[in-house]
Amino acid sequence: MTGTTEIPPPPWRRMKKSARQRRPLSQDLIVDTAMRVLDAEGLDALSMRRVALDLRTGPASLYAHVANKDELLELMVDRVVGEIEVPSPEPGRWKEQIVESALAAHHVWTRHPGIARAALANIPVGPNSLAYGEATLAILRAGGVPDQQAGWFLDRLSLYILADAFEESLHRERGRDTEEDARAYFEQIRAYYESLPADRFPVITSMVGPLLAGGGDERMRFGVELLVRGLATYVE
Amino acid sequence: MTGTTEIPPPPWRRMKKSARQRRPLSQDLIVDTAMRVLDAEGLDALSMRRVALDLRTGPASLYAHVANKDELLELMVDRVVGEIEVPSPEPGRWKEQIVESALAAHHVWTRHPGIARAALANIPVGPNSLAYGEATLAILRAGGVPDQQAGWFLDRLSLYILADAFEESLHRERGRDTEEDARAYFEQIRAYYESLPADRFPVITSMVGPLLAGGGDERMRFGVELLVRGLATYVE
DNA sequence: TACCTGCCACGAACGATGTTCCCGTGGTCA
DNA sequence: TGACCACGGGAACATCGTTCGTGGCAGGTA
Repeated sequence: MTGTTEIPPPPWRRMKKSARQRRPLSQDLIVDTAMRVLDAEGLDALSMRRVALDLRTGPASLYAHVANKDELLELMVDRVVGEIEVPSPEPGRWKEQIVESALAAHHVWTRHPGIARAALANIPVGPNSLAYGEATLAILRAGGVPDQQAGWFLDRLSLYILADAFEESLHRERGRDTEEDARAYFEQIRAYYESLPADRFPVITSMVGPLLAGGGDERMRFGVELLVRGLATYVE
Repeated sequence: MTGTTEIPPPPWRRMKKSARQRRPLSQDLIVDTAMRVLDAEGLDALSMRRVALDLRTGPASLYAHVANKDELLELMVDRVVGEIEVPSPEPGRWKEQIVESALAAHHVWTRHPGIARAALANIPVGPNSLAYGEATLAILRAGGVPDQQAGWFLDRLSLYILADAFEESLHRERGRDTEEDARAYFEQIRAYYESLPADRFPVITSMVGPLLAGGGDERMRFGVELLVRGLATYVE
């Protein structure tokens, strides 16, 4: 009203402690918070209680906005897929495009430790998933890949990307994520392989170097290369 | 002693009830029992209490024989790997051999619903895992695959097999394992894809058939074919 | 202005899990 | 016979996902 100014309530009028300094709950806020917990602590640390803690509420509050933990994970998965970008088709270099976009997608999944596990066995129906599928299939079609092979390839590529991202998160959980820890771990494996009886394991003992060479990224890329090269054999 | 015969104890001499009709605990017995629970009810139903129930004991008893649940799972994984057979090398048909043995391995993993998840991120060090690796590498080497590619291929193939087996167990958990349930589910997906706006999803809406064709086994095999054909491009 | 309704928030509680603690029992050995 | 050790297993702890029940608040209506 004219001439009046809004003034804060008197300091003795207590607010519910958890109402202080926080927004009302919503599905988006819950998913946002869950993504932060995931990124900071990994999927195993993600619990309804842990998310509620950051929101300064009780775990039961979340159930007014998400049906259950599985639904929360699905919403998180679609958030992640939304971060994946796929380029427009360049027919002459469809193979390179698939390799590049697969590696980029993998990078997005591994930015959120463990969430790839929640993405397995999901047939793409979320808006972001559909957009990703559409863009990838467009590249394949532009490259001359027969529809049947293109359709199955998309499925197999997604499976591979998610599996590798999930496996990387398992390594991280087991304390093998820093270069130093990974090296120490692999040194143990190398010593073990070299100590195997050569008569029982002649091939393994003679290729310890190749077996342990390279890091996760190189192996990831190699697998994508195999899939793409294999697919190319179906293109006339 | 001569002349005496073994007679059962008098019926009023009570036995501890859970001692009746059961063997003393051991790691092997615990793993055996856990495998039975896994096969009957799946990995999600497998708990220390559930195993103890079948052994007619308390959950705490298991910890005298296994360090924790993770160790139990590792022991189970090695049991499963022990069921996988890999043939001796036939150099002229190394590709067919790899495809066949991959499919056979996959079949073994899917016989034990969900255990593939526990096998992910494990570098092969168990006796059965090593035997499997040795046999597969022997085939690859006999086929002329360069060592570096052979070493990485083994890793990528195992990842793919486990991921698909794990995904199949997720489908089963979600009630999509019978042919009827799977068909109903896929009909929903088909209707959904066909209802998408064709201007936003021109490629998807024009290849619904290929996208949804075939079952899990065909897709699994297609993926192995891609990997093997891709690998063949590295062989001179 | 008072009352009613609906919805959100959230503490308490339930049922389940993995694991540890602690005690009892039986076997072995000196 | 007593001491020691190992196994078995109940009880309990800490944590989890989820439901139940209650309170508070906002909005609508008479």
